[in-house]
Amino acid sequence: MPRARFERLEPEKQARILEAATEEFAARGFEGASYNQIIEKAGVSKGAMYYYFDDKMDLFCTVVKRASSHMTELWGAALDSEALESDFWGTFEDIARKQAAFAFEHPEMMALGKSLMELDPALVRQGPLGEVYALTRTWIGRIMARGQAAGAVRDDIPLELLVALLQGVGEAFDRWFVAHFEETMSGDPEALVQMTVDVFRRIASPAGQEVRR
Amino acid sequence: MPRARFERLEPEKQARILEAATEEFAARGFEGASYNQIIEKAGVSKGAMYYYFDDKMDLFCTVVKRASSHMTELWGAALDSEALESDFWGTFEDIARKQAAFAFEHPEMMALGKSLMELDPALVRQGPLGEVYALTRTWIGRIMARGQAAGAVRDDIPLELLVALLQGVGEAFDRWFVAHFEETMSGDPEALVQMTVDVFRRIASPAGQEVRR
Amino acid sequence: MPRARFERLEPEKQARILEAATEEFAARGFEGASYNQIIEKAGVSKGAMYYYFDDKMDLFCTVVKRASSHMTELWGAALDSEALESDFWGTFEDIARKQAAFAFEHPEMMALGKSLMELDPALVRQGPLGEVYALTRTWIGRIMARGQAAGAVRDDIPLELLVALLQGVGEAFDRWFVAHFEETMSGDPEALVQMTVDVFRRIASPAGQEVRR
Amino acid sequence: MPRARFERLEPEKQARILEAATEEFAARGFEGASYNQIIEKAGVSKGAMYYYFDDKMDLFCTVVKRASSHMTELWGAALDSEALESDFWGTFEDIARKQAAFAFEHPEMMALGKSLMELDPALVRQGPLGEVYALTRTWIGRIMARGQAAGAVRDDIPLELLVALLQGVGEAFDRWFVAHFEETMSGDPEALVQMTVDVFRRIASPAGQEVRR
DNA sequence: GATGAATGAGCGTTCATTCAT
DNA sequence: AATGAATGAACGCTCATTCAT
Repeated sequence: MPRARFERLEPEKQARILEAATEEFAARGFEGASYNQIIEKAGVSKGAMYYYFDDKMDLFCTVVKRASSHMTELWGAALDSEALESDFWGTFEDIARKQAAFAFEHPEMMALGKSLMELDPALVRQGPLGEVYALTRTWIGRIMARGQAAGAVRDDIPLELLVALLQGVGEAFDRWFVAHFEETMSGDPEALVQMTVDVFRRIASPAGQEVRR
Repeated sequence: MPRARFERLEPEKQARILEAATEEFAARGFEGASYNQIIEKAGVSKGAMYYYFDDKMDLFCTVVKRASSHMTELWGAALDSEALESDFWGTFEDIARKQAAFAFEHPEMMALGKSLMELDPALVRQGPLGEVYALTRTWIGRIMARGQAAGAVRDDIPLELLVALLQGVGEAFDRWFVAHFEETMSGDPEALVQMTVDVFRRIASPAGQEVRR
Repeated sequence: MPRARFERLEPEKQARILEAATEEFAARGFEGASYNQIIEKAGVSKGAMYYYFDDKMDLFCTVVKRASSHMTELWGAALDSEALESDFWGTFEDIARKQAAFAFEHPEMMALGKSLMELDPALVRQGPLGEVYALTRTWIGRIMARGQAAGAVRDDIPLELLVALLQGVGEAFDRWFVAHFEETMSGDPEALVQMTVDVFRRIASPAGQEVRR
Repeated sequence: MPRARFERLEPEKQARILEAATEEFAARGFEGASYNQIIEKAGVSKGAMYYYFDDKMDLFCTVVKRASSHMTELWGAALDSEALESDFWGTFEDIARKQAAFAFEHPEMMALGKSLMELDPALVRQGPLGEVYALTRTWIGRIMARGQAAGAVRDDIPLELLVALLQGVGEAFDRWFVAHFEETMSGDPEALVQMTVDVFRRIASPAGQEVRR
């Protein structure tokens, strides 16, 4: 809930602030990030910052929300497509490919997502971040729900748990890709996407159908 | 590398310090934890603490090492057993059952493991924590290696990546169990273990064999 | 490089801070001085101090710079005068007389200069203090260079060494004057000045001319 | 005034302690030196150290005293010689040559001497260091006194001041030599000695005789 | 609307010294 | 004669936040 004042700011200034904040939060997590340094990097006055945002957490929310809107666009299109029903995993692979490209271009966004996880989950879910958090979960959750409807995704475990598991491996992949950046980048990106989707599919396929690839 | 002096302390005092530290590190991570508060909670003087441990990181290492030694016992026995070859996934399930029981009894230990991940991986791997970190990875890695030898675990992706993925879902399960503690505890624990092992098996089974359960 | 904020402060507050710092640094040197005590003596909040200055060293620089600017005025005028050529040692004596008067009035300034010497010379020369340090050396160095041009100062040893030697005896004189303050003050100040200049002249005169006084 | 207990220690242990202390004090000065680190470097127990020495200052005194005894030997021989009367400055040059050789071999000793100067002079003079301090001054003072008797040293300024001035330039030379170590070492050491003695002579010669070299 | 001066609790760490054994 | 556990004040510095203007 950034104050309306912030929305009214010149877009360039908005961008400057949000970029500085994204960098810092991505690099050091929420607790580790220094509000002072964000302010300095953004070139804004301290008072102004507290005029635009309630506090550090409020800024964090705003930043995370903006970031998640990018995702929204990415995944949103898929949800409107009917291809999800006819060829769920094929469509999913397409999305994953785009997502992978996006992640390589915007590693800060991924880091931001990770910093979300470091916070007390209870607080995140019910606090001002809950909305964003739910959104993130929602997209992949909604896609998986569509998969369930199409019979391509298991329904023998809670959807929420399934989503959590997928996020877990997703992050593990991210970490591994980052750690093995050079081999990864010089390797075949397409192979990476397929490897990732394969693991997702293994986890999410209905019981008895894991082999059908 | 806690100083030898600490080992010589009265066990109760040792325990008091270690417990306070474990709580704090588990709750707030390494960076977030306040050494001052650990000291206060433990009821020790500041000087004494720096007499026992080099610094915050040294205390953290000690705490983590103690915690990991419990794991070592748990997993170590399995590695000595030959059952891993004859019935890999069955044996793995037994271990997982014990591990789950342990995790329910000592949730701080799990949180501690998570706090390890928050640190700069490069630093962790080569610093004083490297030993512990390697151990953790090693146990599950060594078990999976045995599984590969037995033909029960895939070898088409790097072992290190496989381990990372399993840790990822493992943590996701942990989080989910914690968040749904009440439903979980009152539910059938055995079902949970089976669910977990199933996902592990889905991920780690050789290609073309995912169905064989 | 004190932050601009400090310059904007009410002069009285500026003075209070600078005085407290000067006293402390003069009395205990850079390392020995307690920033906390300076803060307390100045009656400022800790945060404020770190708002005005980057750190302890930054405050030290500021204090030293202010002090050196007094010197600059003193010696600067002499460098503009042509009397240095026509009557080098006579002019030098005039300057020394003014300098002596100043030193008696502001003994802290002398102590401050001494504290500069206690720091790692390499660090001082290239760090933020370099400018000030160079200035100090420069003034007496430039005067001596003029003396060389006028044939009143030896050029058979490096100018830098000559300056160092003069500073060495200068400080020895300072120390002695301070230690024998009472005898000194009640004695004939003029005699002191002449004694000092005589020693400077003995050291700096060209070989074979030491006697010409 | 190190306790008698220290004297009774095995010589090796005495040496180990004194060496560790000399290094630390020489490197960081009295205030800057860490008693803890000296103790650790010496491999002695903390209690033992406080059993041998009253406190940090007591150890410092002991170290300085030992160091000064080396000087004593150096200069003592000269005082017994009658050559001081017949050829004062020639004899002085011989001593200076030996002193220079010693300084190059034992730079810590020089550093130790410098650390003495950093202390509050009043405290040094009347405190337990007074004796040592006086000794140092005394040797060069006594030599100069002999020079006065022989008519080779001026008596128109207080002997104490003369000694202070000579120490001042001596230290300036030291500093300069250290800073220009490479040029200095590869240069002609004999020339350095003569340069130094020349400056001493310029300062100390009786008025009207400075030229006689 | 917006500024930036000011706060003070808190951080991890080092220190010389004491004292029961 | 010797140990080493224990102390707690002090260190330089960062922090998110407030508020008079």
